[in-house]
Amino acid sequence: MRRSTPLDRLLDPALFRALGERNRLTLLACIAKCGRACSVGEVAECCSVDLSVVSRHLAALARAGVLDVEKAGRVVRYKVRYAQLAATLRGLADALDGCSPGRDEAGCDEGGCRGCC
Amino acid sequence: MRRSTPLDRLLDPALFRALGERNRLTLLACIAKCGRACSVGEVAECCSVDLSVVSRHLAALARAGVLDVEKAGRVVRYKVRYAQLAATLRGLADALDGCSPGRDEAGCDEGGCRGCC
DNA sequence: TGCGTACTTGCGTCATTGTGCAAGTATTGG
DNA sequence: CCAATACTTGCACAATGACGCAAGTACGCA
Repeated sequence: MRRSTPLDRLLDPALFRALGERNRLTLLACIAKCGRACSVGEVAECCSVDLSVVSRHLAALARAGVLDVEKAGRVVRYKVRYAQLAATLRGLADALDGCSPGRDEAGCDEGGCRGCC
Repeated sequence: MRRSTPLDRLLDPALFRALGERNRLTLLACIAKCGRACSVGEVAECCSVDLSVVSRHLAALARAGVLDVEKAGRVVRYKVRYAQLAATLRGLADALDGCSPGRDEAGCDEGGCRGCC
């Protein structure tokens, strides 16, 4: 049994699922471009869905580690975890390059994928 | 109306939705670690689902631009588009860093997100 | 030409998820 | 203390998607 590679560690379905919905991406882009923490009501103007839906989307993005939440009184503000997200994406890019052929490190046995997965 | 930023261009729901499923990620990791083009039957041994499911997953990943497909006789081989995928991920990381505060470029109006989204 | 291999596609099923509405909770201001 | 603001949560519903099975297609080989 082969130990888990950086690639396996970074390929998290939950993260991508969180990013795999148009309205969620719109909300994320909105907050990202604001460059500051945004309240739920504020960011809700980005997309034309019910406020409750926005609330759920933002909570989902926070659960996935994409956003940070901070509560101040009755206002809930979400902000992008720029550093973490960027690091994850770059780490993934690096892991992929590390697998790329040319700088061969020999993939799996030629006989099929029996060895490598 | 604000023109579309690199961030908007790179935040593609279709790509993330393709990556947002465990079996698809397993298949992707398998092919990536092999470092070569893998046939459908080969890579099907990675996860315990029907071959038809694997076929559909690989086709979906190809549609999302993650894999390249090449047919040789009756064998269909998929390989990872390392360069494109890594470039997309790094571009996204860069776009995020570009939005990050500190190196302020002034987000949107303080009044809310009316201006920026 | 017929058979086996290597997928792909159609179809039905079941689970998940995105959505709006309505009701609930928490906090602030008068 | 009451009302308004700012969310959150429960619920029902529709749409999507993952899955297995069975049938279909495409290709190579004897």
